[in-house]
Amino acid sequence: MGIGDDAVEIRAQGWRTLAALHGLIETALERALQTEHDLSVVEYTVLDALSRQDGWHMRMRQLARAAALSGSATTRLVTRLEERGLLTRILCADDRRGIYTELTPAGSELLARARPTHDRVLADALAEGGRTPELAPLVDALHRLPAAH
Amino acid sequence: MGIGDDAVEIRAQGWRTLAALHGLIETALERALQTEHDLSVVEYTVLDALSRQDGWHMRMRQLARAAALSGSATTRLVTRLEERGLLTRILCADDRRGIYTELTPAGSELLARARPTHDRVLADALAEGGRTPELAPLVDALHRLPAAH
DNA sequence: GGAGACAGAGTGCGCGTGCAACTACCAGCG
DNA sequence: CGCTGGTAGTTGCACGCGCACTCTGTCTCC
Repeated sequence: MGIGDDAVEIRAQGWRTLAALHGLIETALERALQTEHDLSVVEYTVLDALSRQDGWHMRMRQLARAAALSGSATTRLVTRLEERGLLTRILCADDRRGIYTELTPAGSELLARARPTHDRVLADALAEGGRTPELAPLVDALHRLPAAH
Repeated sequence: MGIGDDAVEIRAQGWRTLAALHGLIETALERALQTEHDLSVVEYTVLDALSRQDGWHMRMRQLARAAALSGSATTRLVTRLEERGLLTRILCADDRRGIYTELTPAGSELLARARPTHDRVLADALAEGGRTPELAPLVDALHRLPAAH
């Protein structure tokens, strides 16, 4: 085995670790958010992304990338949330192809209620990951990540 | 904002980064494996996990955890792969509830053909992640992960 | 100013997934 | 022995997703 093969194996191992930790966290969040606030993880992610824009709008396309979703999925996701009164579509005046989305007060409120659940479950899931030998190094690295303000 | 709130925000940020990188890699792998070998990422993961057992069997339950899948999804995934002749179900003698799965020669062969694609695309996706400012630190950390042999 | 290329958003469709309910099976205990 | 609690795997069902396609609107170039 040459040095190149080692690099390949390290990448594969890293990817498996990443996927495992991702699955662990996502499953935990999914269950908690679903039962306590009737929200899926992507739905929470979208609401959170919108709130992070702080009063500003977001186009569908940006939302799609923020949630790692396809265009079609984003359309339907926004439709669902709109029907629940959590956000509104706003037609863009200068580019009439574009559609902005904005959080409604009800949306902000639900997000505020869900955030503690999200943060608590995330902390728990990371702690559990930290207790799993093959996941612990990655969890550690995650905590040391430079916080981009 | 206290120090506790900072920790919460760092965790949330880390999770978003993790999810973003995961999505980037998974999408790239999905497309490449699908078009070149008619395999989904989970299917590849299962074949890879089985090959990694090197001649030994794996129970459905273990497979489910290895692929971060539910029990029902694992059943159907194994069924699909079995119908394609890539693996076989083996009834367990000592515990008649259990079912072992094993790679067929055709399965090993397909895996061997798909592995170069997988490794190449993974390397590319990581490289692209490394070029994205908010993802770069995590990609870096991934490379420095202790290789558990 | 009209034609073509392109981007943003929506729709039809097939498919894989999780949850809940179910069956088959093992282990312990009265 | 039968009974109970718990585990392994399978099936019915509803739902969200990606892909391919369409539609509308914008930009560019001649």
